[in-house]
Amino acid sequence: MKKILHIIAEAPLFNGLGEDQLNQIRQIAVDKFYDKGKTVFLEGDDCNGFYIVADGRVKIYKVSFEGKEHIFHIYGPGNPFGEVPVFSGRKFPASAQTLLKSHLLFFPRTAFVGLISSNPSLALNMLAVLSMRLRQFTVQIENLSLKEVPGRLASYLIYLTEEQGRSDSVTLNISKGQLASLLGTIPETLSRILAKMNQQHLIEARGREIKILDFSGMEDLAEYGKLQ
Amino acid sequence: MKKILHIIAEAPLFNGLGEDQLNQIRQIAVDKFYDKGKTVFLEGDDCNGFYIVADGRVKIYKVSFEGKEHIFHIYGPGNPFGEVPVFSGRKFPASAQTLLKSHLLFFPRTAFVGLISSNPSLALNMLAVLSMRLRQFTVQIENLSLKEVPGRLASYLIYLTEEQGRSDSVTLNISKGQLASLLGTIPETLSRILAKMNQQHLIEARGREIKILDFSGMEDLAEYGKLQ
DNA sequence: CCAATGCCTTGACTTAAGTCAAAAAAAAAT
DNA sequence: ATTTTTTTTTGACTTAAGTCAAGGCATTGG
Repeated sequence: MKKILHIIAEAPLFNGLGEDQLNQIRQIAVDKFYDKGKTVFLEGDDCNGFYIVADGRVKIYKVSFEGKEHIFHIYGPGNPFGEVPVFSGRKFPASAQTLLKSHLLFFPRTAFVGLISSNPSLALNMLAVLSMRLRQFTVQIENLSLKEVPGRLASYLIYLTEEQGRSDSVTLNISKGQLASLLGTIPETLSRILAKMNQQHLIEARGREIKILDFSGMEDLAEYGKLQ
Repeated sequence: MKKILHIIAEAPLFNGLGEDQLNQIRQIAVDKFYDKGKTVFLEGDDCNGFYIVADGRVKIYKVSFEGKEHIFHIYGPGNPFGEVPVFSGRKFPASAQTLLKSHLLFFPRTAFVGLISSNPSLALNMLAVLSMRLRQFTVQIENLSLKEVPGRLASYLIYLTEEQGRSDSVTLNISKGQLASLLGTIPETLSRILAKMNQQHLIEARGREIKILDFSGMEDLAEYGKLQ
């Protein structure tokens, strides 16, 4: 377990803040530990604060009436989640569950709002974080409404290469079933599309290891393409 | 043309601020006038500030590679737009165009950021606005990924009854083609679904006037239903 | 080593929604 | 009022992706 202060200092949300401010933030942070598969909060729960992942992994998801689950996001170390209702003053719009044994930092709402009020640079950081998140949402909406599943998958794989800093291969850090949900589809469809991409020598998938054979082909697909 | 100060005071973004603060905000607001169908900014443009609609209507949209347009939002008087890159410090993620002759207030970025830094309550308001917007995006993503077109249409019509404060009828304030785009579909599909809803006596559509005959039926549809 | 469980893939089929084309209706312009 | 243009609707067809069901593969535990 890393030192709390260290985790806080590393989080993008608190980037560029001075030592005093970081210490103040540390004062109000509460450690929470969860086993794998535990619920952090459920859609509709009252929001008393937000979280930052110190260690582990958390999924944000919604379940439709028929029981179909859609994963909105998967957050890892350094990422905040559940911040939205802190400021809009309502209930959580989605549920959160750990995918791994996780260590979370909890920031109680009133204390954090107080901190922001007396701390313009923290407020600006928070605004930047929310704005960035809005930008991601824009991309997600664009993908869902403008692209078909192969395009969304290609986008995601390209995004993963960037995130993992590798040029021609990626390792999925979630199951394919979860990936399907994240892309707004079902495991069967994802499986078929991966098989097709293999056939056309765009990728070479072996379990969770995916080698990208034709990067520019994948970029085309991500931008406007269909799989023949 | 309404007085600028009045428009500012009415905007949710500046809700609850004192007179001094409102005056400060007024100082930095710049009037801009646009005819119908004019571009306010394009996706990828550098962001020097954000806008509030004083009068008229603006659509936020993206165009896919094949030229398919998807409308993300339509904003009317009092709504801010283009605030995201002000804080994330990048370019506009989508384009904006007027749907009507419009009067916009422009808030230059640096001046506004300065105002926020010295104004905790303005910062909190801005955080609330962005949070609310994130919540709307969550709903939109949920709709796109979990619901079919009839469900999305039902949701939208219910939302409109609330917005227009009428219990059993709504007036579309955009063309059906634009509505289709807003729902992530095409005019033909929308037309067919409206026809089906008519057949089943859920609604009675006459041009842009839509009477809701079976409100609870529509709610069912919005939540989990399919149209037979 | 083999059973058992969970995850992934494949096949056959259905269905929602998109495409293309044309007609009808409504709105705008002359 | 009557063209002209735009928007909306309808029809026939295609296609992407979902459902259901079964089988394969791999990992874990007895």
